[in-house]
Amino acid sequence: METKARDTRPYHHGNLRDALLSAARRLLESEGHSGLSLRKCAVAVGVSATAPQNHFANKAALLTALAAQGYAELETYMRRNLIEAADRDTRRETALLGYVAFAQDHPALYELMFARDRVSSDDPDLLRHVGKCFVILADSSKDFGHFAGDPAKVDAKQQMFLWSLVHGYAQLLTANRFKKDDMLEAGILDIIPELPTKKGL
Amino acid sequence: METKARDTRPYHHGNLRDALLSAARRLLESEGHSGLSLRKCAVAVGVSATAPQNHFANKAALLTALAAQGYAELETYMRRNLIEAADRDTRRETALLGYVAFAQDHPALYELMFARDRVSSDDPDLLRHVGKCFVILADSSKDFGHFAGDPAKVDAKQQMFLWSLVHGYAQLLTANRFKKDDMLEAGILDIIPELPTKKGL
DNA sequence: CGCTGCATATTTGCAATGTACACATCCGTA
DNA sequence: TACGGATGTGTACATTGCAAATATGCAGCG
Repeated sequence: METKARDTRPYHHGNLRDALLSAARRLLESEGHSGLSLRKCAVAVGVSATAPQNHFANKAALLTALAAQGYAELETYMRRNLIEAADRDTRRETALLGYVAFAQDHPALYELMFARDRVSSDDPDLLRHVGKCFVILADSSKDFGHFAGDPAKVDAKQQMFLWSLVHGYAQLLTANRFKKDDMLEAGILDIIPELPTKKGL
Repeated sequence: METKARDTRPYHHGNLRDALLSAARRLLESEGHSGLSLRKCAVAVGVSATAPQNHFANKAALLTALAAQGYAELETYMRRNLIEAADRDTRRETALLGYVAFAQDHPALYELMFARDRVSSDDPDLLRHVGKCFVILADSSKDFGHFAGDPAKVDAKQQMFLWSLVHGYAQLLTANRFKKDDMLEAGILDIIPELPTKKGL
């Protein structure tokens, strides 16, 4: 029942990098961040303890790859149920619900994706995946909320507003910081106040 | 220049628990989370490697105490410049600015305060300090934003809205996820849209 | 076909770390 | 003064990340 090895368990695994990532992902979700070690991944895959070194320079590199994979999956969640032709309000709601669903389904991975100390946040591959998620949020935030100040900077403010709100909600939710009963019922869409669309309040 | 030991460096430190917390805090801020170990704390304070065990059951207990201290400090930041008699809008702005300033001044500690895997989030002392911060946010969020649905649940929604927004902003800011130039100029107050105060939009 | 080079794995080794355990020291108190 | 609990020390051990030397097998080339 080897993943996709030849047939007699050859000396060379064949696709060790991906296998290690999968094992790491399973360990992260089952035992949490503290239960994830390179050696456990190696054992899970059936290779020696130091074999991962050939595919990841260090543990941070593996975690970074894991985080990048997380952003890719986050994008999938946001695009799930998404109908491109729908009006922007509907697309935004779809994306936000997907965003929160991802954080709830994969809390440990979501935390890793924003952990400054564990991932090298300037990794090109990571940034590419982050960018693809941001594109969706940028579309979702267009024309969402009226902001004072320089009109040229409204887009940035709308993006920051929406991303901050949904990220904060997702993390406080998964970190179990919403204690009151009323809070446990309120979804991301419920905590967005009514916003004026035109300048006049 | 011993902190407040007797005078001849006695066998018993005198206030080892607090000294360890201080050392841990310094290590966290100077070397980040990965550079913080119980043994380094012990060495920094000048006791044996296993002395901390008498004051903290395990590393998680020390980190939890550190996080609780963080929330206490966050409260201080939010109350800084606060004038109780001022109108609520002013108090809210003061609290939000303090909140973000804390996250910027102590990014590693702030991250720890929301790390599910490293702190035991049901610790009574921790929850007490979290609660004191929440009181300020609850006051700040009162009458802030109009929400559809059950009027009895508006308070909870306002609290969740404000906390999610400021927490998300603080973490995305310190995680360096705001890349565009326009974003680096926008403070927490700038990304809050204009909100209608009365039901009619 | 045989040789060689390179990517990939293994083995060995080491220092740092968290933690368990036995023992030492000090202080308050009966 | 004797004792017991709180607080420190020393030792020991398993786990972990990582470095370095070595082994293996495949692919290309003579």
